[in-house]
Amino acid sequence: MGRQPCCDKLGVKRGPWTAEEDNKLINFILTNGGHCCWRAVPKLAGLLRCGKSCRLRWTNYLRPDLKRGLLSETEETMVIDLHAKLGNRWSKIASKLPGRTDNEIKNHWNTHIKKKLIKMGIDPVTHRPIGQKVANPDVVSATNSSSTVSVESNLEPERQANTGPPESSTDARSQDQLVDWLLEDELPEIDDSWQNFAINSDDFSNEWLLDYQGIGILDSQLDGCFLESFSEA
DNA sequence: AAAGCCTTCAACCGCAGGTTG
DNA sequence: CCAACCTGCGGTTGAAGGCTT
Repeated sequence: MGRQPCCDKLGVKRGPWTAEEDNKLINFILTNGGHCCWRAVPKLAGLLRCGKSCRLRWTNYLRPDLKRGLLSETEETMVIDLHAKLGNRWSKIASKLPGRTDNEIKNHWNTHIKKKLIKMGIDPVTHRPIGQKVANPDVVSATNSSSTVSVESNLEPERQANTGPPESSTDARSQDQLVDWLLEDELPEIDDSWQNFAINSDDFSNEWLLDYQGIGILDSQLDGCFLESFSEA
């Protein structure tokens, strides 16, 4: 593709992860109660990968607190609403959807939601009816949630009529304050059972979690390490 | 049946921002 | 204060599987 590899080119494996590599990474993180620094992980775990690749694999796929499968209708609606307010700040959006990663949401947005909105005659960038001009497109996402065509606009009339964002300003700090203000806002609960989710060996009913057993991870390890590492989150 | 096109999503990249010495 | 290092983020790519012709 013409791009330079991010890490030491020689001896670093790229591409899809094998079950064996997953196993090594999981085992390392389990036995160490988390990761120390990602750059050291591949070496210590015996992986021929760069730290970045390990971090990505862990956060986007192997983390035990991940929800798998397609986004529910409710989650989708939340994503649309949050996107109208935050724009492409996928990590911020993901932080409001427990068990979902920014990558997952970004992919879902690009492959499903975008098309859905276009079909509905809504511009996925401005969240306005397609063709409608925007005075200042740069600030649309973060500032005009009350005038965007929110798919769930009927869910939040009170919120929109609320006290309003902090003093508007163009500097970065104020933008961050705005984002914080938006994120502080109460959002509809998605799924009570998930909200109350706690890592516990009894909860390992999902197929992918069962796979851990298939690659040699013991329940006792899960109990000890995951509880310690993730319940505190 | 098979070739070509389309869709999906895991994984990669470069950059920005935060942390540390 | 500054440079080096590390992590997280968002955009992009490409392999694989599904679909259409």
